[in-house]
Amino acid sequence: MTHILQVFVISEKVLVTAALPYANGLLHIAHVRSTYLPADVFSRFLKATGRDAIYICASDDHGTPIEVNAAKRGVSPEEHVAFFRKKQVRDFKDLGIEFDFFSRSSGKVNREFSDFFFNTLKEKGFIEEREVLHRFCPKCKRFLPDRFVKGTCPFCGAFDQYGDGCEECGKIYRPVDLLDPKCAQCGTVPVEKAGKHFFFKLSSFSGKLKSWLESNNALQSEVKNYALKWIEEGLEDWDITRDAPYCGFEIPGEKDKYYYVWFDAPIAYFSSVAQWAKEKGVEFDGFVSGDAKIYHFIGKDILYHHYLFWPAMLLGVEKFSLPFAIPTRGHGLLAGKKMSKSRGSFITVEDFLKEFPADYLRYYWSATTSYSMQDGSFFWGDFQRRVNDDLANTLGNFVNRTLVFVKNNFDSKVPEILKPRQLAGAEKEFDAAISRVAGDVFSAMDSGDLKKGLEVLMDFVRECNKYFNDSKPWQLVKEGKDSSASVSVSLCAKAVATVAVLAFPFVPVSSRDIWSQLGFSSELEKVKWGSLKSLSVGGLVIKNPKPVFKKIEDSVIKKVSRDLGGA
RNA sequence: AGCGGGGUAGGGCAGCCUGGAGUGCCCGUCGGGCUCAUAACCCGAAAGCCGGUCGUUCAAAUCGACCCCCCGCUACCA
Repeated sequence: MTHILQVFVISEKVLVTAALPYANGLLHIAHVRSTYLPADVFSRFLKATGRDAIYICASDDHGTPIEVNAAKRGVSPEEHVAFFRKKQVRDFKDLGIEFDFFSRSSGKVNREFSDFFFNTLKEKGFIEEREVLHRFCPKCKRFLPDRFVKGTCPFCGAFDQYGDGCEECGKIYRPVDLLDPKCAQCGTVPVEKAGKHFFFKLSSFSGKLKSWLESNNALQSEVKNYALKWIEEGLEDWDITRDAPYCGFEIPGEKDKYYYVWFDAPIAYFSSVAQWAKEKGVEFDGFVSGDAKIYHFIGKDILYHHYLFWPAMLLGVEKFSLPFAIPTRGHGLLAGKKMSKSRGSFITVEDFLKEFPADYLRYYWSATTSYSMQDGSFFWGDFQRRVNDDLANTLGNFVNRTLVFVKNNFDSKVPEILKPRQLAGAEKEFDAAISRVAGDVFSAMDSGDLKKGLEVLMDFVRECNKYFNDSKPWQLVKEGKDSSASVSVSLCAKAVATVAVLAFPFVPVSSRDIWSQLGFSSELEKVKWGSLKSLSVGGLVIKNPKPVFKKIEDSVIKKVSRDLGGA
């Protein structure tokens, strides 16, 4: 059976989301690797294969760090969020990350959705009030969550540890357990103060979560095991309340009580869809309930929220579909080390794109990021190698040698292509390979293995180069066998068109370049993979061919790795 | 400490679930071919005790046990 046939009959609605970027800093290239790029590649793939897919995201505007950092900068949380959100939106655009809608978690619609979730869960008895003891700084007039209190580790006695865990012995504890506590901001000794908090009864969903995880085969098994382990150890109910001052939505009917940021953040996936649907004038329900296929792309750091908390909320509300898959990828490292500001190993998207085209980064991460929780490094040398060898020498050169050949020997006009039954030998084989490749790439990518899909595509391009070499059209032309040469060249041109279409999800800008150099005036993104078989290249007029990918010089790598880090 | 992931030619990886000659990919090295093309492309060769030990099996990179090393995670830090 050929998968490509299925492409015609797939008409399902698919919602693709990417983890909400926290509006508290600049995007760096590791963020791109685990979440935004794979989700973008996948949604482009879905659209190109006939699915009714949308790619939705939003800025995450809430939480303590935003409130605190805004105060540090002397601006309001709203201004702080707007500042970073704007930069992130620009970075996404420059990277070719094309959301159908990019909302904000602090928006009006998300507030309505959050209240709906809260009220529904409360009515159903899944949210209850409890008195809890927290440390309160009388000078700052605020409750001190985890990182806001410092003191001595109750286990090993290490000094100057944060409230959430000890960096010396690795033990985890609550802020109230910390000995000799002090406010991390002002050094004042905090007092213990009781307050009313709302708890989401996560523990009561253990059974349902377990069976959902176990029965859902689209979830990665490695991540599933991870989540199941947590259930086995016993889920704790989840404190979804934060006290003022807090940057978030105030809980209805309460004073100075806010939803914890992780309560309203995932809800923004759906509220954003609602906004998109309203703007487009289409139905909202189809993408979030019933048979909708929902994919949440995330980095491994937030898998608890997406494999446990969020599904439990959905199970409680009983209105929406549970995620179909939650593609979870590992983190991007810089030459084996965590990207972190303090260590100076932190490459922002902005800085990166000043030096290189977005497609270079898109290709590099796509080619090196497996569908797993495995971390992966960015190496400058490897990056250069991938760009120069894979993109320029293998892909770019195949395109270029084909187009230049048409220009020089066929008056820039692609010869008419023969029907498969008119072909024989190597030509017939190559034609079959061209017909086969879309299905092969499709199979890999449809299962979520984007890296494999790209590998299959690159293998095909190598096969193209081999065919070009073996069929020696330049020799045929010299011998006056123009018609034989035209058969080879027309097949290569068809291969180029096929590659442009299949590479589009990965390197959209470059693919468009190839497409237009080939002489197409149509829009590449409208071409469905299922229609590749009937794609006609004969008669196309080649525009002035020029290399699609420029190679990166050693000196540039040297300079950039020194300036941006990771040398 | 527990849990998760990893340890496969000089480097980077796939293969492992569903055992079948180390099967394979990219780069590097060495040799050859080609000259259409971005000094690109193609072919060939050298190079691995598949982290270690023990087991199961006719057969183990693949399954099981134990051990060693690396990385990560451990809920109110997105």
